[in-house]
Parts: sequence; C-alpha cells; structure tokens
Amino acid sequence: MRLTTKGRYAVTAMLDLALYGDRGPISLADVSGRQDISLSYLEQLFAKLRRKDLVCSIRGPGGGYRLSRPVETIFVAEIIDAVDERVDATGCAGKSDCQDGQTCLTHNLWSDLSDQIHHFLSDISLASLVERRDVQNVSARQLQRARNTQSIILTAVD
Amino acid sequence: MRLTTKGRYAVTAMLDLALYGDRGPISLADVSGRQDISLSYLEQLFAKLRRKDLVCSIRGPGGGYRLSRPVETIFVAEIIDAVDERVDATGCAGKSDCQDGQTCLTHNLWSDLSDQIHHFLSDISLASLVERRDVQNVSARQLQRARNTQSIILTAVD
DNA sequence: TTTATACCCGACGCTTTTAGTAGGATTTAA
DNA sequence: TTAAATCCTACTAAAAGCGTCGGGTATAAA
Repeated sequence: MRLTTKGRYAVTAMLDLALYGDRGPISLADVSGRQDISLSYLEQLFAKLRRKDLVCSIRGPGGGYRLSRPVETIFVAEIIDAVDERVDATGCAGKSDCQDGQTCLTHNLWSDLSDQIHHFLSDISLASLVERRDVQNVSARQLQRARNTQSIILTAVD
Repeated sequence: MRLTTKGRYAVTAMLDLALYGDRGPISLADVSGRQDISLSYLEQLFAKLRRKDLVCSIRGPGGGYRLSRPVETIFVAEIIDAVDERVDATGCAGKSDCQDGQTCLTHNLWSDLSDQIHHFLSDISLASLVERRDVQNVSARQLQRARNTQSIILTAVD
C-alpha cells in the first residue's frame, strides 16, 4: 500500500477544479500555479483521470479541464484509484495467496485495514471537501497570493 | 505513507513469537521457516524491534527472541512504527507546512485519514490477534506443514 | 491565415526505498 | 571445542516516485 504525492496531487487538483471550475474549464497552468504542482506532472495525472472519465478536456485557447460529473458524485477513493495508487494493505492484492497459495498469518488484519481505509475515502465527496471550513480558508489564502503575484507581474511590466 | 512487506513481516514475526514463544525463546530460523521470510531480512527487522524494546534476545545455542512485554500490551501500531513505516498520509509529516510553510488544500483530509489508520492499528493487540479464529487456523496449517517437512527430512536421512 | 494557447504523448533521469544477499564477528550452551 | 544463535555492516538489483524535456496536435482569437 502506498499513498504519496501522486494521489495527494490528484485529489488536490480535482478539488481545485471543484472550487474554481464553475465558470468554464480550468487550465492545468492555473492549477499548477495555485497548488504548486509541476505542470508536466499534472498532465500525466490528468491523462489518467481522463481515461477514467473523471474529467473531460477542452483543447485550444481558453480550454482546460472540467469535472465530468457533479461534485456530489465524485469521491476521493476513485480519484486515488484512477492514478494507480492502491489503497490495499495486503501483500497479495486481496487474493489471499500470500503464503504459497494460501493466506498468511496476518492476511485478514491487512484486509480489514484496507476495508477501513477504503470506507473512509469512499465517503468523502468533492462536494463535502468544498464545504469544509479549512478548505475554504486555504482557498482564500491561495486566491490572495495569486492576486499579489499578478500585481507584481503587472508592476514589472510597467 | 507506505505499508509494505517490511511492516507486514514485522507484525507477522511478532505474532509468531506471541503464538509459539510461551516455552522459551524462538530462533529467527524457526520464524523464517514458518512464515516464509528471509532470515537475514528478519535479523534486520529484529534489530529495530530490539532497539524499540519490543523484544529481547538470548544469544547462543537454544537462544532466540522473546517478547519483552505481555501480549495484551503490544499493539500493531507500535510494531509498524518500530520498523520505520510511517502510517502518515500527509506530505509534511503532520507539520502543516505542505505548501511553502502553510497547509495545503487537502492537508486536513490526509491528517484525518492518518488518525483513522492509527486509531485502527493502535486498538489491535497481539493478544487479540492470537485469539482470532482465522489466525488459529493458519497457525494450525503452518504447524502441520512443519511436521511434514520434518518427516520428509527424517525420511531422507534414512 | 497566422499565432498563441492549451491539451496530448513518450522518453528519459535522478533519487529513494524495498527486499533482500553476503560475509563475517561475537556470545554461549552442550 | 564446536555449533547454534544473535549481531553488524556493506552491498545490490529492481522498482517506484517525482519529476523534466521535447516535441506533437487541436482550436479560438487576432
């Protein structure tokens, strides 16, 4: 089992779309800027998210990505699944053949743990994240920072 | 966050001691044979378990390892901790500085998940594992296999 | 029709971790 | 003295993580 930046980035980026995507598609460049994630890396993650039909893309200027379903129906667990992070603590991918064809001593312990984690993540929708106070606070801070950066750029142009 | 064979091996080996260690120390060679774990690798894991005072060692022939506390007071979470598997889903080790010094958009989500996992694993003692039906079944199967192997060896000697 | 914006795609590369192996040194019971 | 066991360090092959780089291609706007 692993849960690294890959899964975290994917969820963060999807949440970014949920927060800002109500007025048309969001470019990965914008997500990259707001969330501090490398653009190339985001492209790779979104290729997977698109293959799993979690987002759809609009090419060309003004294009970007949109969530392909309402925020209430997209859950953290499927986002992590989509980018290939297995939320599975067993050594046998749940196949119960950990010790030459049979279950190992602790198979059911890891299997229970996997269920626990999966349950937890399957219950959290993008909609519920958007409503969280802490998410709103961080989002406000990021928007503020974006405005500052913008004004610095504008000043530099003058 | 990761949970790989390292943590699984450690828990399995500790459970092996809990199951068979009531009549004196258990050698790692025995654990290796029963649980299909490389002996050298076990040695490395037990070095860490010993440093964290989860087991104590007896050197020389007839020696091996014993649990250093009663099975009721040893929990899965501390075994995994001892071998350096971090059961922490955040990207900042819980320090809330994921996005240049401040929390990232999803910090609290991962923090909640980490708590969830830690809670789950902190509640499971070696004693409770020993009592589980599935553990007892696998244990019985392993003992049977050990006896078969033994008789094959004895036959070969004849 | 050109140009700039954005998605799309594959290859590569550095680093860290995993899951060991190898080889020996030390302790100690028989 | 011998053999069984723990101890200890170093090494390694393979995988995965986390990107970078360089080029495509579609398309809206100038």
